[in-house]
Amino acid sequence: MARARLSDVAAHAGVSTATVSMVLNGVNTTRISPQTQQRVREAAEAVGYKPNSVARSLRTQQTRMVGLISDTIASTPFAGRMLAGANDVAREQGHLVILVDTERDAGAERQALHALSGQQVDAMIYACMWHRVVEVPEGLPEDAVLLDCAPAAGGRAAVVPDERAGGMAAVRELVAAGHRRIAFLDAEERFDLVASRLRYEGYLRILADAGIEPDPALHARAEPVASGGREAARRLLDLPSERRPTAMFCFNDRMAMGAYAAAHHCGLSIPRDLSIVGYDDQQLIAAELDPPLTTIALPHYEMGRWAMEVALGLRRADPAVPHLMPCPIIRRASVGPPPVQFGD
Amino acid sequence: MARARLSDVAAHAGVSTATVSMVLNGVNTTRISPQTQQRVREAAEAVGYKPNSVARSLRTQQTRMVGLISDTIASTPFAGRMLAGANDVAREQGHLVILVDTERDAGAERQALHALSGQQVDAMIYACMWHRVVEVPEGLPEDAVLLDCAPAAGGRAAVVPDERAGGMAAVRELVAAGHRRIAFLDAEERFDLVASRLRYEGYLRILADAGIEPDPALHARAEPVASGGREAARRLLDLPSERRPTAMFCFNDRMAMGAYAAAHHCGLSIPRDLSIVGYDDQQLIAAELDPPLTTIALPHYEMGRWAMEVALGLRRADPAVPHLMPCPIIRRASVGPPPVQFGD
DNA sequence: ATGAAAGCGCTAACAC
DNA sequence: GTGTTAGCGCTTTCAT
Repeated sequence: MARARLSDVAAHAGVSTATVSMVLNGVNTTRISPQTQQRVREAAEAVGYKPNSVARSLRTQQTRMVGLISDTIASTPFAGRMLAGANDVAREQGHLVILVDTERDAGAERQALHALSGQQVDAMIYACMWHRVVEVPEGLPEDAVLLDCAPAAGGRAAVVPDERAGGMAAVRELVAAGHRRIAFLDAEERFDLVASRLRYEGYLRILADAGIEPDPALHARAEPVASGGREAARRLLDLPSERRPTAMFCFNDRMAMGAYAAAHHCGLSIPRDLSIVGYDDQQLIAAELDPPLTTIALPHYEMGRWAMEVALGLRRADPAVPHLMPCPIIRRASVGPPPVQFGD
Repeated sequence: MARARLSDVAAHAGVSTATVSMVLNGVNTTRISPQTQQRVREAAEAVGYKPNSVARSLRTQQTRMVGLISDTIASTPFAGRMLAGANDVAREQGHLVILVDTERDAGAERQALHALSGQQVDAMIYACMWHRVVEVPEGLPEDAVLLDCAPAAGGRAAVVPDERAGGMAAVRELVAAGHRRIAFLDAEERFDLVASRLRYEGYLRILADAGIEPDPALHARAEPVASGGREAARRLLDLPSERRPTAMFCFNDRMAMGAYAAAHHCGLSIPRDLSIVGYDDQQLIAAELDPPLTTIALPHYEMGRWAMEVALGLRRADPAVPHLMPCPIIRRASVGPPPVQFGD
């Protein structure tokens, strides 16, 4: 049996399609008699009417769909939270999201833009799976919003994590616990991570506020993975005891995981002998380390929501400067006071 | 300036819309003179014509969109790989995917189904974020395909990981290395995981094949997280040496991570003193443990592809029984021969 | 080899 | 209060 159309409902109720359309959409509803409305509703129910959004979209020129172009859904476990945030507000607003993954390929990007604009999406979001500065693809609509990336040229609504404040929060936590020799296990420069620069700024800023002279030896760089963290931490732990850090702020949770390993290797206990703060609040990891890791959360869900809210016009954004989303500290059990030492 | 329509191209080229439609779609192209075709193409280019898929969909009754309903995108880092697989084949076929996240809520599920069917999607996929047996939501089209879940009532195209074979591969690896006392660090029964039952079957099967009598004491259960793995492993390692396992197959990589911790705690080195195999090949983790973890990969990407392929009719599926996707073993460095002991 | 015209299913301006 | 009607932009049959 073919799907029931508006005209079928109209026939069944003995009214015109216009009337049916109005009552079913609750439009101009005051001017239609209650009996008729009732009859229409019953008829719709009876024939099992479901509106055809394609036809409606063609007529109204709006599809209630938003396109979400992302560079790579697959490569990071964080992606999901961003999608979830975006999806939730879309649903709250009765919108659907079309997801396109371009895998960072310019051709695919062009094609995606084409497909989405052909699909007449009402709004568009361009998302990166980690904080980047991007050359906005040609053809991206003026009012598209950037998610987890900032436009190289500026002039676009965008949201990124407030990495600097996150770095500050991490180091502030350590300073508050009484630490003075605080290392930063950073990503190597060749990775060219904007997060790295910003978190480092936050680190320096809090040291300065606390009147602590930064020790260049405590700014260790490595590949931002567990093994890198392990090696960097090992080097730091090999320092003569008066220069050895009592706390480490790690660029990410994976490096922190490596730092845990190095500490254990040296027979150090966390947080008794060494305090550690990570970054990312990586799912299924940070909370499961032993002891559970104190870390700074990346606000992926919130950024996803924010982007969708401005995309749908629920919120205004200043296109001059990316919106900075706070990165909350997640306190667990890897921070304690520094160990008591001679000379303290 | 308003978007150019087909009629604009027609006017510009001095032909009818029918002609334009045909040449632009490459249909009946033999019956149109090359000059006209050329003229049409130039006109389209000149006015910047882009087809309106909504209008086309209304006319052709197919949208080239497929709906993907999932229970929760956010809660697992594995989701992305499934989406990526599905997305890739969709794109190869010129389709777009509409993503709806229902968060396991029946109301949201109904609403999603409604929205997608209203949107006239050409196909539908119902995905779970971990292997489950599900009650298929009412109203899910007959030809929807299930991804990472099996229908309680059967009779639907579905794809799930071949957990049993995965368990077999894991244990076979250990047996091949010479182990005889192989523990299984399993999830507790209260979690009611189908993967747990199946992997255990695989474990028993290989033990039997190898003529090893299963020792019930070596089937340890705990919460399937790092701390659970740590405790279970600790218990096992406390066994008298002649009953203590020389190898552990862990329900997942998180438990394996806990087992690593327990081993280190006992001064055991992996794989010299203890071999470990995990499950999941969890991104950003399995490869970063020290030593890198040998594990069984969950074929999320491949399942995503498979589901989309049958959804789009590129492949036939037997609705009588879920398709079992192989879980390949990923060999890294956590398996070695058992330690030499007196009596061996 | 090309054009005219009829819809796809819906909404909304206007008429009565 | 309710109906008529003209499209939204496209594809496709049927004429010519």
